[in-house]
Order: sequence, then structure tokens, then C-alpha cells
Amino acid sequence: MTSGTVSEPAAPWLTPAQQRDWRALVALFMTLPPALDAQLKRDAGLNSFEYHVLAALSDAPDRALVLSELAVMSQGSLSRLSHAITRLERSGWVDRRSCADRTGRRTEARLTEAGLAKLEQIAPGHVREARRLVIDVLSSAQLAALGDAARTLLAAAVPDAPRGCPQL
Amino acid sequence: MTSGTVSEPAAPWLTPAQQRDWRALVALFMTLPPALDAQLKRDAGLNSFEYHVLAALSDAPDRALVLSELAVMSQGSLSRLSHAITRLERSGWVDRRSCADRTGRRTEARLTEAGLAKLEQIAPGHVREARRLVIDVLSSAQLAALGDAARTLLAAAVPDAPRGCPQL
DNA sequence: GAGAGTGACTTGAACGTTCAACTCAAGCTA
DNA sequence: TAGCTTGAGTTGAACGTTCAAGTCACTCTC
Repeated sequence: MTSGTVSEPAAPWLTPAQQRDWRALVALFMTLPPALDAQLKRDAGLNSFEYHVLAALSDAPDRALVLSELAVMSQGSLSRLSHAITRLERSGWVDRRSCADRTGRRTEARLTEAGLAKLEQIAPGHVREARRLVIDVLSSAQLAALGDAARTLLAAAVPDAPRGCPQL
Repeated sequence: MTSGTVSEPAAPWLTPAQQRDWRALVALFMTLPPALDAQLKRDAGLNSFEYHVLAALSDAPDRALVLSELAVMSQGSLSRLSHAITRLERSGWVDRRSCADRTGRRTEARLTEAGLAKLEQIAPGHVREARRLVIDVLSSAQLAALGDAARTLLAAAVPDAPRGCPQL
């Protein structure tokens, strides 16, 4: 409901142009992520969260990260991550090692050799899909504007610096 | 994995600028929809799919739609819709009526009075959240550019015209 | 007018995510 | 040293989505 069929008390409504842009954005949210997920699921048997977990690990020194850091970097709850790591461990892409690293209970997830190989095998197809659905569809000005808007929105949504993603 | 830690065979890689924009977009996909969902869940006990279903019904003539049309408009599978309608029916926001309308087996979902009232109660908060997280965060030029990019991407992703969403 | 065919739903099992406990390993405090 | 406290991780139940059957109500064909 973003249009005026239902009568609207007090809240500042959207202008037609804003409505149009908002709807396009919402439609994009409902369309693009599922399309990206589908490619990963089909070609790799992974969902995008699992993929991002593997990717984050591959970029980490020693290909290992403490779970709580990994959770922040992959933008998921610790619980979600824990379940995901369990699945990835069962598949052999990752393993867990408790690292008694000073304070409290700390567990590291480490990308296995098999996991790294898997990722190397998957990545090109994923990038190809990113190109096909996004990068190559937009003019470079459009892509730049999209990136700019996305960064602005992220900065507003996440009050503190997105420390997990320095490259943003 | 969009960066070059893992060696990359044959696939055309992304330029640093493209990578930067792509990552921002992916981060946005992981951040904004969950935030929007959370507001709906918290304030209305609905997920965004259910909300879009109610909204689509409220805009329809007679506040009713055949399920297969509604599925297209709300961008979900028929199965997903059927489950959702079952939940919404249990809550009393919607009811089902089989409309023996010529061909085969057709079921209409209709927004009840209670459902309409619910939507009227929910909508302002949702629009407020849309403003808070998106509309008011971007300059009008940024929003326009975002909308433009989104429409371009949608047009490429959905080959045929998005008949359910004439307003895009 | 019986039987095949075809869209339009529905259903149930499997799976991933969330939420609310629960456990575990330290550091404090007395 | 015993007993809190706290941060980190795990676990299981509940719930929504997907996928693969089903079922149902018509039309078409002989």
C-alpha cells in the first residue's frame, strides 16, 4: 500500500514521483535477490548467506575468522551463522576450531582447502550473473548513481561505520 | 567473493569502481528489506509479502482478486500465496470464495472489512518507515536516479511487461 | 457422454531463519 | 574458593518458503 485507495490520516504521503521510485525499488528488492539466490542454489547448492560466509572467510588472513566477527561481516545473527556453519561443516567447506584466545569462549571458522576450491569454482558464475543482471544492464552513470544511493542509504541505516565492509 | 583473493579463470572481472558499487548494492539488499520487514512484523504482525498481498487487494476493484492474478501482482508463487492466504484468512483479514468463473477452478481472495481497517491502521507507519529509511535520506536527484536504475534492472530481469505493476 | 488434457489451486514434507532458552569459559567480588 | 556476571556460542521449537505431488473443475475429442 503506497497509493491512496485507503484514506490516509495525518502521515505525510508520497508525491507521485516518489511513489513511482519507491515502488520500483520495492519491486527490485522482490526480484533481484531471489534471482541471484537462484543462480547460487542451482549452480552451487548454496544460498547467498552461505556464499557470503565463504567469501568473507576467503578474504580473511589465514582464511579463518572468529564467529562473532564473521557474523558482523556477513550481516547475520550469531544464531543464523552457527546454523550455517554447521551446514557448511557437514559439506566439508568449513571447519570449526575453538581458539582459547584470552577472553571467554571463542570459536573460529576456517575455510578448508575443499571450501576454497569450491569458491574458486563458483565465483566466476556468480560474477557472470551479477554482470548479466546488473552491471552490464546499466550504463556506467546509472551504476555509479545506484552505488552512490546505496552507500547513502547504508550510511543512514547503519549508524556506526560498517566495520565489516571497509570497501564500501 | 567479488574480489581477487581467489584466482580467476577466464570470466571478465569487475573494475574496482564496479566492485565498489556492486558491493554497496548487495549490502543494501541484505540491510534494507530486513529493516522494512522488521517494522511490519513489529507493528503489524505481518511480513512484507502478506502486506503486499493486502495492499494489492485493497487496490483491486471490489477488493478481490483471483489468486493467480494476485500471485503475479505480489510477485510470489501460487503456493506461497496459498499458504499466505490461509494465514491471512485465519486472522480474518481476507477470505476465499471460489468463483466459478468460466474456465476451471478459480478462487478469489477478498479483503474483509477488518482487513481494510487493518491496512488503514498499518499504512501510515509503513510509509513513515519508507521515508525514514529511504525517501528522506536521499536527495531528490538520488532518489530519481535510484528509481531509474531500478526500472532499468526490472525491465531487463522481467522480459515481458510487468503487467501486475502498471505503475512502474 | 466417457476419457484425456489442462490450467488453477492445495497440501505436506524439507529446509532455512528467528527467537528464546541454555551452556560454556572466562573475569570479578567477597 | 565460591558465587555472580558477562560475552560468546549452541540448540531446539516455531514459522515461512519452496518443491513436488496431489486434487479439482472445466474443455476438447472421439
